[in-house]
Amino acid sequence: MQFLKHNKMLFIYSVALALLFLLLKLVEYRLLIIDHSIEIYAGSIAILFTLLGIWLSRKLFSPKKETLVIEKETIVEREVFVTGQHAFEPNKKALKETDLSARELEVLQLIAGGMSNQEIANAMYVSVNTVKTHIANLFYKLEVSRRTQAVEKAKKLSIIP
Amino acid sequence: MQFLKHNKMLFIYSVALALLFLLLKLVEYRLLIIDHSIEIYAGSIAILFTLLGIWLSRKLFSPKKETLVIEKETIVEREVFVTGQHAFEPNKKALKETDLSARELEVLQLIAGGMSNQEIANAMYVSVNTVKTHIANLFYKLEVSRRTQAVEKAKKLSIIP
DNA sequence: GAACCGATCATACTTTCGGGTGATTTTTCG
DNA sequence: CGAAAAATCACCCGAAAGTATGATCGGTTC
Repeated sequence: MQFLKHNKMLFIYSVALALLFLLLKLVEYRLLIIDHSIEIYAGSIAILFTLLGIWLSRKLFSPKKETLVIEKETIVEREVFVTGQHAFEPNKKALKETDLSARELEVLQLIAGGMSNQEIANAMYVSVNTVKTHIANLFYKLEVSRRTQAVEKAKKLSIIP
Repeated sequence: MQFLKHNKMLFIYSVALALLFLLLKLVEYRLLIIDHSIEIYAGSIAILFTLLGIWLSRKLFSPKKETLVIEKETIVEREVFVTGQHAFEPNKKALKETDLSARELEVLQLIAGGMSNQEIANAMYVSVNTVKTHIANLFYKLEVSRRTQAVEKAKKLSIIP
């Protein structure tokens, strides 16, 4: 009985199928009297089961509406209105917790500015390799693996504007 | 002939159906020799057309699977001295000016969520190549060349939260 | 019914990122 | 001072991102 409990849907489908076959049986005997009506019979079955297939498919696969979870911070207020005008002050507590170094923070800000590694290197007068190292460390500290994620997280933590 | 041109898919389905019937005809003659095998015949048709129905259904209805984006709140401490939190409303004017399509906007949002092209492709049930195309178009429309820049610009234009 | 657009996918190629490892030089601080 | 932390750079490799081009298909529009 445990089976039925956990497979209610399957059970229903099976019963429905069985009923359909029964119905077909009846139709069959009725049609067998008339000779050469097998085509009609086959056609009926075909249409019926095509519809069944469609129904089944929709019933079974339609809830495939993948719920993709995206973490989104709702608190963040964008200072688009001129009235507020307060400058951004970083969340120092969060900043300290991330343990980012000054250089790493700098790189992070430039990443958020949409710059490439090469551009960041030029802007900071260091080599691309150095930039990469900073980025790798910064990723580790922010527990991310992509620059877009890093920017997202940093903004969420109010480390950057 | 015009009909065929504009209903190619329907035509293909019809032809496929016709072919199936033909095949069934062959099977029929083969099975009619053996008496009382009508049940097997009917069963075959049933299974075949159930599958056809499933296939049809998936072919016709599946592409419209929406990716439901759920907002998951994560509490972040922050000194907020702003009037109150207001829900994000996109700048429709800016959005219209950028001329982004629905799909492109979708991709843009997922990019902002820190997802990779592959992840976006999976979430949207399309190939990575398609995602790349969308991204390329979106970059052109936003006049950027990197995803971080795209996110930056989109946020600045209040196209995305 | 032609013309156009959006969505989809492909192939091929280049560039950029990111991971891993190791090394040297400053700076900082107990 | 001397150890620890930060900053600097290099090299390699594979994966991801981005560019360019072209094709099909379906729907809209005039």
